[in-house]
Amino acid sequence: MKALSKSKAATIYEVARHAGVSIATVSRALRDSDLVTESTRARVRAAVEALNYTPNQLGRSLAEGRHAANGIVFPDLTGPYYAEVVLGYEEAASELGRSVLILATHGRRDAEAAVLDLAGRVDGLAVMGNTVGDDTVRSIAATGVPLVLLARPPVDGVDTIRTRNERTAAELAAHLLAHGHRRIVFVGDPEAAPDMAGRYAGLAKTMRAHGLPKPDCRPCSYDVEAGERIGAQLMADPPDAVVCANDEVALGVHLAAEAAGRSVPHDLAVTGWDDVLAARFAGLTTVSQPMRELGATAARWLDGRIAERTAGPERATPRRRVLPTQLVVRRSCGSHPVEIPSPLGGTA
Amino acid sequence: MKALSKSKAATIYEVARHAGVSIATVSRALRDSDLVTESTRARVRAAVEALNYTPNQLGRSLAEGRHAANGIVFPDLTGPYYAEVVLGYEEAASELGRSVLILATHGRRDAEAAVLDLAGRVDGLAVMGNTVGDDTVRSIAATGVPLVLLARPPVDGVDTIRTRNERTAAELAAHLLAHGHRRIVFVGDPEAAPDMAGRYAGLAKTMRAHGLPKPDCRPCSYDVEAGERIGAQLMADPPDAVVCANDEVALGVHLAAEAAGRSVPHDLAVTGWDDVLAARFAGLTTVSQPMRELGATAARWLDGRIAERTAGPERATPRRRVLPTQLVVRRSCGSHPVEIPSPLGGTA
DNA sequence: CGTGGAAATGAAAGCGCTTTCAAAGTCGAA
DNA sequence: TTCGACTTTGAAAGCGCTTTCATTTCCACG
Repeated sequence: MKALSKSKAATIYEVARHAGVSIATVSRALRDSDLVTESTRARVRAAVEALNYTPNQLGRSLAEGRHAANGIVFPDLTGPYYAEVVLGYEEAASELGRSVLILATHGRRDAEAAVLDLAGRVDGLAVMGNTVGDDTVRSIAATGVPLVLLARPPVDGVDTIRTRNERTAAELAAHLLAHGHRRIVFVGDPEAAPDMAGRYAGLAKTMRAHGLPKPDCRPCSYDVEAGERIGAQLMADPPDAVVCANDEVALGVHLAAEAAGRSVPHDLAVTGWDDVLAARFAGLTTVSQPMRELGATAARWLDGRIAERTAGPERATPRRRVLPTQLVVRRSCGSHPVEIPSPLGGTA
Repeated sequence: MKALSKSKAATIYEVARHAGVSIATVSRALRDSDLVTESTRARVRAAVEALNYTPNQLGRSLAEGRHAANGIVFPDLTGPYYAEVVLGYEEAASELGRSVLILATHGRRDAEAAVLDLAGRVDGLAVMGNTVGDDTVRSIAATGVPLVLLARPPVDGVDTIRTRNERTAAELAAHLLAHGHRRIVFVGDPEAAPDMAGRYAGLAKTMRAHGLPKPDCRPCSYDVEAGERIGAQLMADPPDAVVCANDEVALGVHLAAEAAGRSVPHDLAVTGWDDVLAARFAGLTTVSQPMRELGATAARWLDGRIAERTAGPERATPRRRVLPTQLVVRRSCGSHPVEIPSPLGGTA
């Protein structure tokens, strides 16, 4: 191996010199342009090999006027929800020849600034949940960077993809009422996120339709520990059913109930949302969401928007989509004709 | 490459013109240099606001000679294992002022090329598990891009972080033997990954120490379905214990056992690895790993290497670290003095 | 008023690459 | 042997930004 002047990476100039050609030729040889002779290409390849050259993508991107990268912003990655979305996004973006930059805002005080910075590094950006405010979203949209909002309240002129919450929550509520449950408590914060608001709304609506009062509401963060805490409080005067904003919380409530000597579903019903793996093993009735598809759809929409943008300046009308969700009935909501063996299994 | 001044993002030139200053001044004003008057800075800020300017990070990075971004390569993101590592990595990198590029190689035939490309987009790269071969690793290392390998066999001269496998597997094996289990089967592929090899080795070693034959080994992919399949086969002639390469597989075997009318742990013991949330609810004995810390450590090491590299060309000796893991005993490995209530709970 | 020196600003040179445009080869036909 | 018509290659102009270095401006002081 040749003596490298420094531990610095080789540039196209060194490859050119080594191969005895110009940088233009190197560039063409590496990009499979048919404008170079086979023999030249071979010489360039040899030089690349010898110098262990890897093109600096910054230079390339700057020259091409595109980052060849997309970004995705999410609050967290604990629990399968966001991870699956990110995975779907990465998979689709990657197929479209784009790298993926991630940004978790969880607990960051400078989230808005970080997102703005990210916007300057990508050709398109997906923003999930309650990570940044509408102002930031609008200001990014104004810079011309294509944007897709996921599971987040829509903003004027910006594409949005969400999952169905209200209708499936209503379905869930109807199921619980059919089990004879009347005193139902919602654990989660309708104010915190539009998804949560929709879930609560669906529940409340169905109860009202049955002449029942608006269900109690216990705001709570979305992990097992928070569920256990709220659950313990509820056990002082257990309701018929506890509808939780997500599975982690529901599993926490489940634990708290058992700890208090109450049996699920005999003494009270508990339901979640997301259908995490653990829900299956805890026999938890929940709602499954097409998370992977959510991410993949975002990546594809962005790709389309980016193409449109380079084609012309006309601003198309914003797209909206609501992906279907599905109720997954297991033991935790009450006894069913065919009981599912403990502690495993479930029905899809 | 048509220059439509319309939907194109604003550049530093337009801001400069709008503010009536040079681009150098704009740059300084935005970077909080103390070389600009307050009044000038205000004028620049106003122009930025008016034009909704966001600096193009490509230009900036190219000029600064750094990407201000790190990459991480992993096979997949299903299950909490990789997700947690990525999260820890992102968190630490983000604190150090670096963005994070992700690349999932799962199922990609052009993984090596994609990783090489990624290497040209970052200042440092973490590579997890069996994503790319040693050749690719060496060739990236040769370009001078700092590299850290995670849960992967070491390569000459490259930093590596792993989690303890063999010793904890031996501990687990001893525990199973203490329960009286003698016929033990390992579900997983020691050939597939060094982590798996370590787990099998620890198990085999302990069994040998007790005068028992080398355990049977059932190669298998690492999801619930694969576990169910292998589990169903095993139920024809159930062993005393099934040691699984990870929790998903163990949960699958668990399901298969129940489906075949066998009870865990009464008829057979089952153990996993990773301590996923579902393991807690299935009462699965498993091993917990510091995944978050694995990722965070990688990010910090890379930051250090990047700093060293810009400081001087001297090549430091590669670092190695093995992070501790912990046996988590629950019901699934056999009856314990204090039985844990079903179907929840566990001991940490 | 004039001056030296500090403070603020501008001009311009890159950073590593792609791509246009022009120049230099190459080859077959006249 | 000479001439076009191609085919290959090279020179150079950016892409958007940072930063050095030179220049201008502004004051305090003589």
